Amino acid sequence: MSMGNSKLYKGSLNTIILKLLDERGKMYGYEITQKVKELTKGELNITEGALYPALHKLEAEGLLDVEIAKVDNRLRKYYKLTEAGEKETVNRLQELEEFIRSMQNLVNPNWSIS
Amino acid sequence: MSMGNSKLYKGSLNTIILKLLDERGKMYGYEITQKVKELTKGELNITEGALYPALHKLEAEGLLDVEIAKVDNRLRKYYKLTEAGEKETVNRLQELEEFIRSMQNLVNPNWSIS
DNA sequence: TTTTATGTATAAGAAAATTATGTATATATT
DNA sequence: AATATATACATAATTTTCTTATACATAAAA
Repeated sequence: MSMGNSKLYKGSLNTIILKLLDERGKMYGYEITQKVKELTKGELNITEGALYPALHKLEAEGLLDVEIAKVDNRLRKYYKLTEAGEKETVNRLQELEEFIRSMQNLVNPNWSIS
Repeated sequence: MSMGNSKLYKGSLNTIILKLLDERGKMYGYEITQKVKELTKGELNITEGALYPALHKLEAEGLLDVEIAKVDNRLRKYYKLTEAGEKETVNRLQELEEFIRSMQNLVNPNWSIS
């Protein structure tokens, strides 16, 4: 299965991360897992084994910047979008939205989006 | 990343196949690829390398039955849902719909579904 | 005092796709 | 007539992305 140019339906985690960072400025890993759980009412649980490698990869690709902080003696790594990251977020979000619409059309053509 | 009980967002191909067969009674592999392409306006292209193994697996799981036909001297394998397949389709579709709603909430909370 | 929550990280394995082939016939194009 | 494209199925090799398990460490709650 493929979507236009991308392995999107698989890599939606990356897009979710980018979208949240775009919305909220900066977040740390654990915060992202909790926010996603909250926004999806527990439906979607990001595992650490998926999250941290994804963050590291996005950073290596130059889409994220890191900033280390110490809060209550515990380590936090705040991530935020770079300029390249902001541009890429627009593209990936668009692709993800198209994917979602396609899935809707397949699964339930009666749904309408407004 | 996980969704409730399932590896769904990954396995959406299986659900798409089940849904189409549920709707249309019986279909053969190539027909499925073309139908999905049509329904998604070219957005979603199922590759043979993904499709045929998926069909074989669904058959092995007892969710599909096969019927071989020869049309214009060319082979066709028509697949249709078994009884177990029909039951399973209901569950998987429900899970996929929930997944789509969650993704919508994440990506675009302003969308409403009716 | 032990469990739960917070916080990051990585290695091993599984799942599901892509890409690249292979076989074969029918139809359309040059 | 020759070649390319569409139809039709299939599988092996590889890649991507996830889950599961483990590891370390501090704070708060039971």
